[in-house]
Amino acid sequence: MDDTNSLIEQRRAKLASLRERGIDPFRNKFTPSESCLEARENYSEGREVQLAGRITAHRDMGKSLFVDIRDQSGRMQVYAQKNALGEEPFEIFKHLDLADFLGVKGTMFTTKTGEISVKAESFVILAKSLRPPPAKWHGLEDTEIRYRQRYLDLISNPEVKEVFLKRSAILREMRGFLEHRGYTEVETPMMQAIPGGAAARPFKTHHNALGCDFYLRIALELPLKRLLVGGLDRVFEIGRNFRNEGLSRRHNPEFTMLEAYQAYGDYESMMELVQGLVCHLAESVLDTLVIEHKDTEGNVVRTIDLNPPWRRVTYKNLVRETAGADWFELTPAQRREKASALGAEIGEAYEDFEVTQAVFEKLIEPTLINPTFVTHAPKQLIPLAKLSPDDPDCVEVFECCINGQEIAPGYTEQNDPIEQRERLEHQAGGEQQKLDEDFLIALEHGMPPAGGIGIGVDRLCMMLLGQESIRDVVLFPQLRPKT
RNA sequence: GGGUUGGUAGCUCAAUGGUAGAGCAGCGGCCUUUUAAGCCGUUGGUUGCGAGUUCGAGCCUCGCCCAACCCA
Repeated sequence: MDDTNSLIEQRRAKLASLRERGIDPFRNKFTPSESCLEARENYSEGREVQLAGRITAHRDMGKSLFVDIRDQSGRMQVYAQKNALGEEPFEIFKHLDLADFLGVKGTMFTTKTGEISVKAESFVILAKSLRPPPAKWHGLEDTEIRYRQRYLDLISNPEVKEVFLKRSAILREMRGFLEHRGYTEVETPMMQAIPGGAAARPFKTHHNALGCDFYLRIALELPLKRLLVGGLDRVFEIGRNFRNEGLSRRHNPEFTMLEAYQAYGDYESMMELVQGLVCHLAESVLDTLVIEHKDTEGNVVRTIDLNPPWRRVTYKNLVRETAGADWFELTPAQRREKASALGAEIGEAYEDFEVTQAVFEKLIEPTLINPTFVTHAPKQLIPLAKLSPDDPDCVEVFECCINGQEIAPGYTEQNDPIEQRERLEHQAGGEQQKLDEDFLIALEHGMPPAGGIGIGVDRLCMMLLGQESIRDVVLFPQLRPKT
């Protein structure tokens, strides 16, 4: 990237030439009277405007020329005439490059072909671009450049910009929805002495002044529950989690979670919350409850119908649908054999519940395209939830699956400190995982019964925005640093 | 970690083991309502990096780097 080529040399020469004429093409300030879109919407012949934007096209007619400038709102055509600007300014205008930032003052008019345009009376070069832009109309295809230099992607591919503007809208509506329901947004530490709330490998860092190691958080859960103890009855946090694991189409080492906790709620109230939230997001941002995913040719490959009410089915019943009504009556050895026969890969060391979970993850979850609340998971899977009164093997939880992925787990949260300690100690097992004693002490002070949810915001955005890779909903996805 | 595919001009892509090309962009010229403007001319390459085979390698072989996809 520190390379050079003739195109860059030419632009540097133009910069030098401007400086020789006493022009500084990097201005401190220029105040547009309005955006390009506002100018277009408030068009009247002869109205004077002052606009700014990046030059995205250049059509030279000899003694006059057109350029397109673009700001975030849209595009505006600028018309420059030699006898309107004067000989030397016109010569300078003529040598502007694609991607330069231009400020222009002029009057609005409509061309013969009916396009609203600005006839330039004067102009200012706001920022000279010293490198050529990637493409005029092809767009930028190279995934490596798109991800490493996202700004070029955003300039070249309007649909990419649209995705990220919608992601921003999703986050905004998410906050609005929760605040409207009485939830308070909080911020809790990303650096934790003991990373808890999930089973994942953490990133480690070191604090010099304190002389100790910290871990980047792998979940938001435990600090938020402390706030329930502290009397904040409805809290949520939207923040980054960090997991030191593999990268894939669905995994980025840092990813965004929403977690929300409601005192006096349970897993059922949280199902209502998830359903209401996701429907609100789809309606307010996309204006529809039916999401279509398309391939690169534009063919619809998948349709997700978010219309409520969403299906609710217990984990066991769902497993029986795929693995046989007698699945839970088989012996563990029979289950292992049948799971392999069905096509799930079963590790040597898998415990019995993991065999069933492998069937769920490999054979069932990918088929759950329309929203499905899978309730009552086996208790071994989830140590932070309350046991179900109906089935002591299960916990009062749901996993909301949409688009073949887990999007949102929700629990009736465990608030019995004795029970919680046993479950965590059992989970820690031989791994010598440290218990978060302060969390357990907090529970001993008393936590109200509560429901909680977590939503993987990136995966939610993938589902809502029709993107097949997490890298296409994260502005700066993690790549190996280029040497 | 394993497999597959790919990396050629600023961008998008070509090129039987035999002189590295096109379109666009760029540069120069003509053109005062164009819009993928048009017309004429023209510059631009360490073919990801490094070895090897060969009279000759973008192409074949080996190693490495980066990316995408699939698998673990």
